[in-house]
Amino acid sequence: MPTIASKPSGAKRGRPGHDQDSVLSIAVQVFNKHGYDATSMGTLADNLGISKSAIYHHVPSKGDLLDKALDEALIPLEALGEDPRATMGTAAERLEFVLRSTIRVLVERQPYVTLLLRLRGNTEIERRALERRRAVDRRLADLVVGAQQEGSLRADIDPRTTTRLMFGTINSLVEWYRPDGPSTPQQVEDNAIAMMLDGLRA
Amino acid sequence: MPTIASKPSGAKRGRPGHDQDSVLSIAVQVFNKHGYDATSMGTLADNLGISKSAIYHHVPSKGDLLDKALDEALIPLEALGEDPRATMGTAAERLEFVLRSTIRVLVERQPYVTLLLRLRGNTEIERRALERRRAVDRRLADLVVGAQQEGSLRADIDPRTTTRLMFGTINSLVEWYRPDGPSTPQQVEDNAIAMMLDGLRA
DNA sequence: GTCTATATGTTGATAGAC
DNA sequence: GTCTATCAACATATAGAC
Repeated sequence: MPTIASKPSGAKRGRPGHDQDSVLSIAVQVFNKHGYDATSMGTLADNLGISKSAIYHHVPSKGDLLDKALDEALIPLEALGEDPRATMGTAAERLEFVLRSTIRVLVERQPYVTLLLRLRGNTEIERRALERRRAVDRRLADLVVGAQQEGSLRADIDPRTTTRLMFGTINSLVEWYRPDGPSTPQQVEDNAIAMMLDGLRA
Repeated sequence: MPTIASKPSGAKRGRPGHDQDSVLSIAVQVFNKHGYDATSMGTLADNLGISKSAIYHHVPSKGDLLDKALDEALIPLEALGEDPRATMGTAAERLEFVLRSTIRVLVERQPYVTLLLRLRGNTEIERRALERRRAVDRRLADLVVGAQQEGSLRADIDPRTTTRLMFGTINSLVEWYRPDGPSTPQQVEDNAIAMMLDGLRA
């Protein structure tokens, strides 16, 4: 099995020479490749190029690694609610702003958000993260309802379904968007918004 | 932890009295709740109301259980390609037919398709299933390209992105649609198609 | 069709040397 | 910052009785 090659950010001399950030960033890649539960500290060690026990010099536990990774996704998502543009103007304007900035966070922090979106809530750490995610989701759901009541969004689809469809479309970005692919983040953002609001029909 | 209560289809007398189908159907629910890798034969046994070893009376291995479950999703998906309506008429007509019938399969066989869509390709069984899934996906991707060349779909979004956005929207249904919820399958199908083709804007 | 007991490997994590 | 050696817990799966 090929491992994830990547020089640690602060590489010095000897061999790997990892620090906490390089461990975290590689760990998240490996978690996403095989799934968090299917990734053992052994395979993670192989991908880091160090031994299992050396990981514990940088991080106290596998769960803590997950916890730190999820923060990398949740903190920027939670910050979107603080932006004044999310609370001013018509519901339609606020909604489009939040949709676009959510997409931008998903794309910029893709590996971390991927991990978040695949959680099943098996441990206390996962359940805490899922609760924070639900809080973020609720804000967006309220904006959709607002835009629909305001008359900016079609009313022949019920608000819950509208919200779910938008979430589904946006969240699926993490499953296929690659920063090194042919599309720029701006193009993906525009294309997703274009389909959701105006449709694909010519 | 609450277990998944469900009487086996052919319940007779004593206690559980499972057959292969009831084991499979409950197993898939548990797999989806905790993730396949995170589900041990022990937790599965608890949910079935029998002991670990009793499972092996019905099924030769955990991997075989997964294999049978994935067939339940893949066979109907593969069958869509055989339908004459998928190969006749304009590309736009064929595309809408395949989109709608794909949605219907996702909704009807939701637990099995959910399992399929979450695979990471960790074992040979998973990789074989993913290859079959990719073959199904390629057919739909070709239809999108056809419809775009034909002029039925807008040309300002590149075909790969168009395809991905549609897959993302459709596939996300398994994450939130519940047959016992407020929406009928027909409504979900119509709403998803409405957003993708005509957009949510009023 | 189910059970108890058990074989055999893998897991996350620790101890202590270099 | 890394290693080897080790551990208890838990994994999948089997043997054989009822």
